[in-house]
Amino acid sequence: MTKSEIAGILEQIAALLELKGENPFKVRAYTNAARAIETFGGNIPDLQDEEAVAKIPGIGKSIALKIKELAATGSLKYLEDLRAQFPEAILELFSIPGLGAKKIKALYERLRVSSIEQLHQACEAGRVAELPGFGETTQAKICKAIEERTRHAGYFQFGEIAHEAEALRNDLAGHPDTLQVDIAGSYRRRKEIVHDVDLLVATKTPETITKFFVSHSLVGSIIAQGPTKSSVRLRSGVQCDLRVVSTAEYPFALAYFTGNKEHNIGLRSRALKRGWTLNEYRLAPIPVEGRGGSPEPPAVRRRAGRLRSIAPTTSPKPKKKIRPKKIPKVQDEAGLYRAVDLDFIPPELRENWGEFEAAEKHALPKLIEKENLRGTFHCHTLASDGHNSLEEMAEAAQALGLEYLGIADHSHSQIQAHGLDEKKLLAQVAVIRKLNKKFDGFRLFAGVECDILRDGSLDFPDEVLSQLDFVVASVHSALGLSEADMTRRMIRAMENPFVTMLAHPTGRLLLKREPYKINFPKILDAAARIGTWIELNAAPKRLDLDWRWWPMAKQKGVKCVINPDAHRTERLQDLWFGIGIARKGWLTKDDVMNCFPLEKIENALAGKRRS
DNA sequence: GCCGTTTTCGGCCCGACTGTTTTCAGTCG
Repeated sequence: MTKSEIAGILEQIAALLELKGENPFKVRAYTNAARAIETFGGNIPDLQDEEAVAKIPGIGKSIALKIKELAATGSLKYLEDLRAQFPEAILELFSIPGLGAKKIKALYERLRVSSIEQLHQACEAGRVAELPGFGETTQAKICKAIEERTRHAGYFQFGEIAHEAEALRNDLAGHPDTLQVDIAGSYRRRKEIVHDVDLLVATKTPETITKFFVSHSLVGSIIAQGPTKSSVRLRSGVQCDLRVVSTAEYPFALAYFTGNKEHNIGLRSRALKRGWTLNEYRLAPIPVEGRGGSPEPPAVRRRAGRLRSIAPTTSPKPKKKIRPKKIPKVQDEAGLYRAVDLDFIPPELRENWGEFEAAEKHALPKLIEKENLRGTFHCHTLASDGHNSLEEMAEAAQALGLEYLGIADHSHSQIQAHGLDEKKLLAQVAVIRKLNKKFDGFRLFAGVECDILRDGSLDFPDEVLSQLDFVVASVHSALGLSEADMTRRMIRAMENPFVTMLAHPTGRLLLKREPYKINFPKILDAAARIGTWIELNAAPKRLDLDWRWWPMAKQKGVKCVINPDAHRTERLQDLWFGIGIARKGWLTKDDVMNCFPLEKIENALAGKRRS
């Protein structure tokens, strides 16, 4: 059972507990545990070792025992008992915006609604509006949300929405009343999948900016509009939120709307330890309780009352006061991190994935930048399923400032992609050698994207592969092998001395196809032993290898190569997406082979074959 | 259910917006 499967089960438990009306903090504990296990960077060698699992922050003894049961038996009695209390499909109702546990519970208990289909029927019959706490507007919104849901799932590949997001940013930046603007949220963190676009603007005239935003030509409908926050659905289906703040508030808001939830909690708790509270507007001293004779919050009063009734002679133990440190002036995000004694944490790393510990010890890596890339590999041409010629691809690469480009058309098994046979491949090599004589300070490398066959052998014999400058090996067929067979297959391919790099190593297609079943740590061990480079495929539908694996790859000494897998000249620009993911994976320019300048990469390619 | 510079009990991030109700609960991020 994988970490993400376990996380999914913990989330189900949280949702069911919420439906039951359990203690909200217990619900949160399961949600937190799900996040904790999913994002835990380290190896969990044995999920049945409950003591080791309970050491993961956010997972305690009780949940560790449940994980142990899951790992050992594949099922969990606690979950089965919970599930038995509700109909099977009820959890899908959580995917309707505007519906949370309370409303779902009411729908189920009052109307016996337990699926999206039933909910749609109830809305159309007008029964939802009659429930207490619901109304005509809510009913219409639910109905609309269900219809929208069938059009798009609400999640988008980063590359799908980048163009619109940047267009909105640029248009807001061009408004005379805009003082500062950024795209925050998961977009700024360069998550491979985004749910919405979060825009942040600093201005003195919030109303003007909000009006300008909600009436933008890309906007399809307005979801919410208030003085500082508005939400719209773009015509493409993406939800887009705008927050408007003052210049003084901007750095706090930018940090707040960029970090993921756990990162933000981490930042706030660091502020609390210094005697301050942190929100999206400012750092402020923790308010003093009972100031000016004002009463304590009701919850506190109730607890104090109970305590007194048990032990009338003793007053409640006073909280230990933190002497607040002087609050430094914060003018930008770096200033905010400095205030809580951290180095500046780049947006891509704000996932609560070890960045606090590193920033505290001044041990954050200097992340790779777009400008560090000197060339790239794995591009297609008209010879197989690309749309541009060798010359056009070379020209486009030079226009981007690259010093080299590796051509890797498909091998002959890829019939649907017009894979090259031996003769066509060697003819292409000859053309490339000839073209190279014309270039000054630029080189095309002759390669192939060679299919890894079912048994791990390659689609061309060694005598053909040996005539190339590099070989990209990849799996395109027999995707359903068992984990052991797929792992063995890929390692066998990597062991071929002419294979330079392993392309799109998990084969995932974002939002469409899961990764192959594969033991990735074993692949990384093999790559480190053999010296195979692992591709970070920058095509937005892949972004494979996933960023979550790169810290482990790096630790094992595996080298990365960022490739666009471009099938036309424009797609060379996808390298930009690859850089975002590499940064998210904590990689520096020293970890990425195609940051080598031309001469050094020539040596590296030759050296790989000699080894 | 988790956690501990508030340390084995008591707190757990917090503010914006909506809709329904008329002062606030629910949802979201």
